[in-house]
This record gives sequence, structure tokens and C-alpha cells, in this order.
Amino acid sequence: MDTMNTAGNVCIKALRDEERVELLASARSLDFRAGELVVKKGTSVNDLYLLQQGAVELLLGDQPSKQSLMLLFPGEIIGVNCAYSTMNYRFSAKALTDSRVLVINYHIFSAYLERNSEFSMAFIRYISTVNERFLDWHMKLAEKNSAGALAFLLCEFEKSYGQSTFELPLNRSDIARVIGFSKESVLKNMAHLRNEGIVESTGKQVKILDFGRLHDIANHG
Amino acid sequence: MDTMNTAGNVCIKALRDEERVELLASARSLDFRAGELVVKKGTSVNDLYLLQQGAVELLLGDQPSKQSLMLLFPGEIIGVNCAYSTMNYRFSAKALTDSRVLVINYHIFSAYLERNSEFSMAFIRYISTVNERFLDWHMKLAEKNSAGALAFLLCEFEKSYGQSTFELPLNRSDIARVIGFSKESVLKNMAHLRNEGIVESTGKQVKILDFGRLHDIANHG
DNA sequence: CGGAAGGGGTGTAATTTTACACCTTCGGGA
DNA sequence: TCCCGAAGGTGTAAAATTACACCCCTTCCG
Repeated sequence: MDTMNTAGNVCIKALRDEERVELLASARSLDFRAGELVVKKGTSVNDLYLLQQGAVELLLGDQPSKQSLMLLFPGEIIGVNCAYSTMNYRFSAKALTDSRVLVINYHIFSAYLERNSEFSMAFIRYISTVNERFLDWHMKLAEKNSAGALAFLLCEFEKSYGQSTFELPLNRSDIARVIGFSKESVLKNMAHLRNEGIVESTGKQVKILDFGRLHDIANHG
Repeated sequence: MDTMNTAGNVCIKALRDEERVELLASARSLDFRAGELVVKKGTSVNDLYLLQQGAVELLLGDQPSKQSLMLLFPGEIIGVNCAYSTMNYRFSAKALTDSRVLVINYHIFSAYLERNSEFSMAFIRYISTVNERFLDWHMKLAEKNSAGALAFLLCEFEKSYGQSTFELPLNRSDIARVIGFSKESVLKNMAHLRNEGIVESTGKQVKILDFGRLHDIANHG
């Protein structure tokens, strides 16, 4: 959730001015409504998608119970860490909120990678950083029980928004998918947090009342 | 576990002949005994390690209950997908069996990335492929119960060794860490497989007797 | 305006897994 | 040669989580 200095934005800054101008001139923005697919698994990789606004969820499968890979926020290039493995996208990406995406032509982007070594090194560093944050995220979640995982997610959102009252870009089923527990687990744990006076929640609106205890649950779950 | 055409070996083939000769001339092989750390979390990134022989486990933490990231086999560059995120290694790597590693100087390697665009594109593709296989592995495991996860691991090893009798490079605690269940879960499930006549096992020696049923368990766990 | 669908929620029972205790065997080191 | 530690193993109980059933409310569409 920490978008500072590791975003796709930053690696694009490694382009030369004229390259950046050319890339942005050839790019176009697209808007997606909450719930729409931004990227569909199996489609061929013609474009890269830089998220400008909103929140997007990366999903592995296309089954009803799709597995959540990660949440993406403004500045990120969607699915960047696998974009060069095959010619087809191996995951889907769904807009969690209304979102705006900058569509960047893959071939133009690749041409810059081939001829601008500073840019390709910045891109390699960017991919490495995305991987590391992905591993951190999943491994932190993997070692927690359901209460800890939910608390951890709420703490991360509070940190990201920088305030204790915020609107989650996720419904309860989304939360369940992201942290890897059932919807009922999420609902029961959320009820427990409310009953204990740790949070207030009304649908997606969340207010954290006792940050210390939430952190304790997150750390020891 | 599929080492075909996605290994670090293959991306190194993208180097020009004289670059490859120079890289290999400056590299040296190191041997590690089973149980030794090949890479220790926190050490600075001066070298990359190409696994030539044996099996290595990538671990996230340095706690006693370290979390398993992935298993690595000959041809892989250890921890390649995060090697360019920071100046220190963010994970440890432990030799599961006696292993031989080619130690490649990071700065020489990076210099080739900067001046040989064909090589850097091959490297980007290699990292993407490593990421994708990592995601596939973890997401397949994540959706299985303990019986399914153990069966899946055994099936993958059978596929990798190409025969139904093989020696696991893992003891029961290692297996537990890799698939994310307790040691007793692994032991109980292994006993069940033996009692059902699906496998024979003596320590690390495993023989698969009923591949169809093992696959069924792997697929429906 | 009514019905359907989606989302939030609760309760109970079943299943899965861990925790804990303890055992046996084997290999290595003193 | 003996002892200790590591590894493989089993049993029982507790804890965690899911499965399932069902409810209520709100919003949207016909």
C-alpha cells in the first residue's frame, strides 16, 4: 500500500524527456466502473495499464472464486511483474472502485526498454520492488489467523489513507478474497471488532477507535 | 519445478559470446552442505548465485519458523526476482541437499544489463517467468487443504524427476514449511497415503503406487 | 410499485488443523 | 560404547474455520 517512490510513475521518469512526451502522447486514458474488468486473463498483451485513479484488484483465475493476488493503487502498472513472461495476460484485473487507467502501448514501451538502458534498469528495479512488496504482503497475511489478517488489512488502509476514518474500496466478499478467509469469517471478526469497541463500521465506511488494540490483533493474529 | 527454457541459464545465453566467457571466467563455484545457508538475509548484494547442482529453499524470515518462498533447482538464479530492489538481500536461501552454486559478480552482471539490450530484455522476460511460476505455485497451494497440498507436492516432484520412485530433498519439517501446514499434518497425511496404498515412503525415499488417486487428491484437496 | 439481487449479518454444526504430549529409531559425536 | 539430538510417527483435545441455513435491508430494474 506504500505508493511512495516505487510506483510505475517513478520508473517512467527514467525516460528521456522526448521519450516520455512521445509515450504520453501515444497513451490514452480509459475509465472503468467499479466491478468492470480492466484486464481479462487470456487477452494478448498489447498494452500496459498505469493506474491513475481508483483501486484495482489483481486476480489469478477466472473462476467465480477467483484468487486475489494483490490490490493496486494509483501509480502502479497493473500486473507489471508478469507482463513479460508470455504474450497473453495470465491474470485478470478488476476495478474495485471507479477507476482511470493510462493505456500504454506495449511495443513502444518495449522499444524504449531496448534502447534506453537507464530506463530498462529503472524498470528492472521497479519490478524487483513490486515483487518484494508482493512477497511481504502475502507472507505477512499467510502467517496470520483470520482476526489478525483482517486487523492487518485495516491497519494498512489506515496507514495508506493517513487517517482513522476512511472508506474501504472493498465489500466483505472482496475483503474475504484478499485475506484468504470466508466471508462469514470476515463478518464475524468485524462484528467482534465492533463489539470490542475497536472499530466502528457502516458498510465500507470504517473508523478506527482503538488503534493500539487493532495493531496488537494484527501483530499476534 | 519445470526447469525447461525459463532458467537463469537461458537468459545468460542471451549474452554475446565474449561477454559470457568473461562472466564465467570471473565467476567461481562454491559448494554448500545440506542445511547451510547459501544466502543470508541482510547481507549486501555483491553476487548473484546460479544454482548448478542440488536443491535450495528460499526463505523469507530468519525466525526459527521461517516461511518458505519457493524451492529452487539447477539452472535458477537464487532470489532473482527481488535482486534489484534494494542493496541487501531480503530473504535467506538454504541448501536442502549438498549443492553447488556459481557465484556471479553483481556489478559485472549489471554492467551487461546496461550495455546489452538483448540481454536485459531476456533478463526481464526471465524475471517475469519466475514471477509467474511463483504465483502459480503459491496460488495452487493456497487453494488446497493439507492432503491436497501434500499430494500436489509429491506429484510435482514425480513430474520433475520423471519417475515414480525418487528421493525428496525435504524432510517432514521442510515439507511442512513449504506447503504451509504443521509437521504433524504432513505426517498424518503421509500415513494416510501409505495406508491407502497410494504411496510407499521410507524417510525421504518415496515411491508413488497409484498416481491417479494421488492426482485426484491433489486436484480436489 | 414490487420483486429480485446483492450485501451485511448471525447462529449452529461439521470439518480441518493445530497444539500438545509422548514414543521409537537412527546416526553421530564424545 | 553410550548418550543425545534429530527425524518420523501417533493419539487426543482444543481451536480455528468453513459450510450451511437463514435473515434483513437496500437498491435497482422491469
